[in-house]
Amino acid sequence: MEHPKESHPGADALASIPVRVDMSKQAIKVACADCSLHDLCLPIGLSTAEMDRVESLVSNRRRVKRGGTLFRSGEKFTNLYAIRTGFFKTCVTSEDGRDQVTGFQMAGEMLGLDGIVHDHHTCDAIALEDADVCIMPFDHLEEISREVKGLQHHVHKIMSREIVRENGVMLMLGSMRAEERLAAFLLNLVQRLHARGFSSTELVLRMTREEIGSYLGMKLETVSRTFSKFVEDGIVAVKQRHVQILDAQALKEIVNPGSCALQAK
Amino acid sequence: MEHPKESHPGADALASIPVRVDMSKQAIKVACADCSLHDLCLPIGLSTAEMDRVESLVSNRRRVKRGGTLFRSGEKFTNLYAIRTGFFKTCVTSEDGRDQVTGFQMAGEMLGLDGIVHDHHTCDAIALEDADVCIMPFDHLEEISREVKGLQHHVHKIMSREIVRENGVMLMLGSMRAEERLAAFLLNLVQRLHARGFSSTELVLRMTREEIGSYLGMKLETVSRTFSKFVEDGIVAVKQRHVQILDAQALKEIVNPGSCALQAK
DNA sequence: CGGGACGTTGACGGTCGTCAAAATTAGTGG
DNA sequence: CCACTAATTTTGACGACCGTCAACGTCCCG
Repeated sequence: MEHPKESHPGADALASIPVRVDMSKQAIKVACADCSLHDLCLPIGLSTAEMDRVESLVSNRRRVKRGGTLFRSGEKFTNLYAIRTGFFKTCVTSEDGRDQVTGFQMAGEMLGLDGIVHDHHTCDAIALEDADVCIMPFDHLEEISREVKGLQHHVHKIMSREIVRENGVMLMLGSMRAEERLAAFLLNLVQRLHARGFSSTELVLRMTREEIGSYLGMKLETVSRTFSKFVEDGIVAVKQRHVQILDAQALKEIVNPGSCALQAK
Repeated sequence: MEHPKESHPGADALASIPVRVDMSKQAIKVACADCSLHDLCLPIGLSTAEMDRVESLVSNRRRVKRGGTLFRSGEKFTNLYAIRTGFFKTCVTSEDGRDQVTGFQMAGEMLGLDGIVHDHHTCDAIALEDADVCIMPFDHLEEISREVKGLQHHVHKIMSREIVRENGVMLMLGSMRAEERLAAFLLNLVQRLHARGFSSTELVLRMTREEIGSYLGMKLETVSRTFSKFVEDGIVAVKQRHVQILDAQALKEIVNPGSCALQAK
């Protein structure tokens, strides 16, 4: 009730999603100022001069096909990436081969922050659908951050947001049961999609049951069973990866038992 | 084998842990240059001029008694804190009152990064033993980061390190069983303590079984039982909160079954 | 010395993982 | 465009792991 507005629904990112396309080559010069994800992505209130500096940062883009990797654990870190279009997952792998999906990222969100500490990436970023990202050389980003105060703070916020998001995931993994996790997952996804202009009641899952399960710390069979239970209860309709939320309030009640009595009717 | 040296054993932090003590008042002027945690905490290779700028950052300190809070969720964010001495836990609380310990922090580590995104803290930081922290006003830190390149990068690394640490915790919560989690927890703790000059085979737990359980996503009874099992197996000796590791190799085998065959004899 | 917090241990049950088989869909090459 | 194979999803049966409830033991501090 007193805390910052959106609890921990992993909000958005920097991302400079340019829209002006130069057909001449693969590496495309683009303009952040015209980008449709401008609001999600850039600090507000920059002067034109500052804006020019920031644009010099996003010099080109890269396409990643579905199933392709943007970067892999162990690779040298040089760039951050802002997602223009498409959908990614990030996974870490333990020494003995255990795999864990650590997040799903969509347009306007940032990838690569893990690589800064050791100059090498510590996770894989894999496209779950054809994607297009803005490449931001990190040394260049640091340089411009030193000049443009607004950008510096923006970068700090993005990293802090990721830390807070992961805190939320830890809470989920550490203290919720299967139904609660899946309900929280669906609400979070649909909320982020809604912020990007999509429906707040329908969504298409870009990932498999197994990937959902890995993220939520449960097996794919349990994910499937939990979906079936939600369908039985009339909370959602599921056809393949297409999910329709029929009773969002019920989902919220599942996540936060007893805490949504007299609000948001 | 190919990845960065230390997998994800949550390494250390910025922290300017000054050592020269001025007895005249509670808010104490201190010198990072003389601090014993200097190496853990500051970027290396700063000029004397830069060092002076950085020192202006850590203008004073604060003591927190055992059980006291450094900050609470919902409070306004203004400072980062570097731990000089003492031991903290951070916890997040969900709307319906669920509680999750998100980390344990010791000397040389940083607290408060969660507050940057929304200008308000999103977790509680509670001292598990009497503690002493350096206060670093964040706006001041940003200002000096713009001047001192080495400090800027250092701050970015600290935030990235926290992201990578949390990735490791997610892997643990999402894919490990009780024994594996506790083994990983003990190895991580002892490794961080060792980096601070303590024994690599003995440690004193600063937290209760319940707090360990919250962090590891299990109940306090399970923590206790798992300790007992390790004792039966001769892997550790436990007397109260004093833990002695008798067979570190066995602990590693528990965490990473099958992956430590021919190394580190 | 006594009360309260913390820790240990036991018995039991529920949640979810495991194994297996079948159904449905997606992807590939002819 | 269709056939065929691989991948994904669903559902069932069973059991292990761990949570729950409860009682008892231990330590610390006033």
